[in-house]
Amino acid sequence: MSKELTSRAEDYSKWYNDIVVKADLADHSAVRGCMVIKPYGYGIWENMQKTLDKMFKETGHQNAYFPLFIPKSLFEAEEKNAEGFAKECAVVTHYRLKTNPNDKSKLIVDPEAKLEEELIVRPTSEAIIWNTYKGWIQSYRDLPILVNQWANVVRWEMRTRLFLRTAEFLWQEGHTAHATKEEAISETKQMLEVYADFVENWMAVPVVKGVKSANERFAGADDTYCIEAMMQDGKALQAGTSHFLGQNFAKAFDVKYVTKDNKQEFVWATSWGVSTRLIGALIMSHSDDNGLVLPPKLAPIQVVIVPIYKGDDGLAKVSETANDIKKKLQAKGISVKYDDRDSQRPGWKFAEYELKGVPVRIAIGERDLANGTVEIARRDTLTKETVNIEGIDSLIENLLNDIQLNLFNKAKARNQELTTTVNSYEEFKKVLDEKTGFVYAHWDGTPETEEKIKEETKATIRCIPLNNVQEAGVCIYSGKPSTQRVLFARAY
RNA sequence: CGGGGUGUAGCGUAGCCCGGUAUCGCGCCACGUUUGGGACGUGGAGGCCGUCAGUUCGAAUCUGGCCACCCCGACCA
Repeated sequence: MSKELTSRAEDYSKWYNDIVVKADLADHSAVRGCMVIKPYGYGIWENMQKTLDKMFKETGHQNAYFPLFIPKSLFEAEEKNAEGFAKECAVVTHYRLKTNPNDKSKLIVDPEAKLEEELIVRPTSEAIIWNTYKGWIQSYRDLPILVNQWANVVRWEMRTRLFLRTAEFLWQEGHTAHATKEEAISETKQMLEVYADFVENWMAVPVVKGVKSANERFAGADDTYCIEAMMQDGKALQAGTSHFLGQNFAKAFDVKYVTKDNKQEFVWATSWGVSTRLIGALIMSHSDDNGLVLPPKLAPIQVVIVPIYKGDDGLAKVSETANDIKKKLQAKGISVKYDDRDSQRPGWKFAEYELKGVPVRIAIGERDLANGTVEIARRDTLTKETVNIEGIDSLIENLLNDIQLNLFNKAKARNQELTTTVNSYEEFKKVLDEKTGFVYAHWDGTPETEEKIKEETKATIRCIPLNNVQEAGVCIYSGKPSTQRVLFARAY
């Protein structure tokens, strides 16, 4: 069969790639490093967007849209931010093509059409947004500004992987402006909680919430909060970040407001984002050697109904019951597909929807019609049972909740299994090589030590967990005193 | 960008060493029989062999450049 997947044991990376392509989520495009997100994959993204957008609005945010292009002079205003992103920027230098005089069938860049100032294709939008905010903010009465945008950004990555790292990706970026430091920090933390809530309760992926070390901090931020997820192979994946930007952008773009007692103050900022990378996290958290496994809350199709019949009359009879069940489920807000195509046989459909990760499959045959039953199969456990049609809507509703919970619990158990506390550098290296996963270890807090450990082991500090236990210890690398353990892992 | 690998029909491949216009399976189209875990039969369509150049009477095959993808590094959400 051409649709057979590479197994995880055989080649984990290939398995991941196979799933993306064979489950019809996305494909490589004609453009280096850029992917085509296909309808089924985009359906997952739409569900993510819908949920996150609602959460953002419930926490007081509004959507807006800013330009794709950022004039170079604006881009370079915040020095650290500019420096951090400079080496992966796409740059627009001309605004016109013309026919090649030597070959009429070809176009060349018109040298006459050089831009006065280069335009940077946004790798992130702080610069253009803070330049805009300058005009929006005069008084404390204009604050806070709580804005989000859904957009695409471009980061010219050396090496790309479908969903996990593409040169162009879709994301949302929230950019807020506040009168006080406390309020901005509280916003930063609030959005981290929103992300954690979404990733754990919708994606069914457990996360560790924490703060990045200085080395791993967003360019231009005073603090970067993050959620770190663990993939099946024990590697970490940064699933979302929320930055406290201090007054860095306000100072770079001269954004001040007048306080109640008529003083000029710089504005405090945050930014936060998650991207289509989350789809990669979803795949690598739950899927198996049979294909994708989707959490019911984000599955484009939650239930598929497959008819089993002989002849047109048989199909008509089965369809009546199938459509009836479909209506009942839809009334409960469940998304249902009734696949009555005659061009594929039932066995083919079973395999296909398994590969695509549809959480629940209902099979109805003429045998069932006689008994008043259907066969229900769940994707997460690959188990089947025959149940009465009576009350099927509630049963499926509960089953979807069960699957959602089961996926989370399985991932949670794996996380715990693959989380180790170590006390020596030897042990640290051994765990990383032999067991993989998250490793908690004492660290002296210096960037130098972090850098050395990274060089020698490829493991980075994923975060300093929030509400971390404070305990005296010694750094596994330098032997210097340490007050807490931090989370290390090899990461995507 | 450095190291390694791969590129032949929609997909997976044989052929390449030893140059003579491409093999097989799946998929696709038509018709018929089928339909409770990826059906079967018969007939059919589809490939300037990644791309550009060179060697040659002749290149999938030999030589070189380029491009894309995969793996390992550096970078990163």
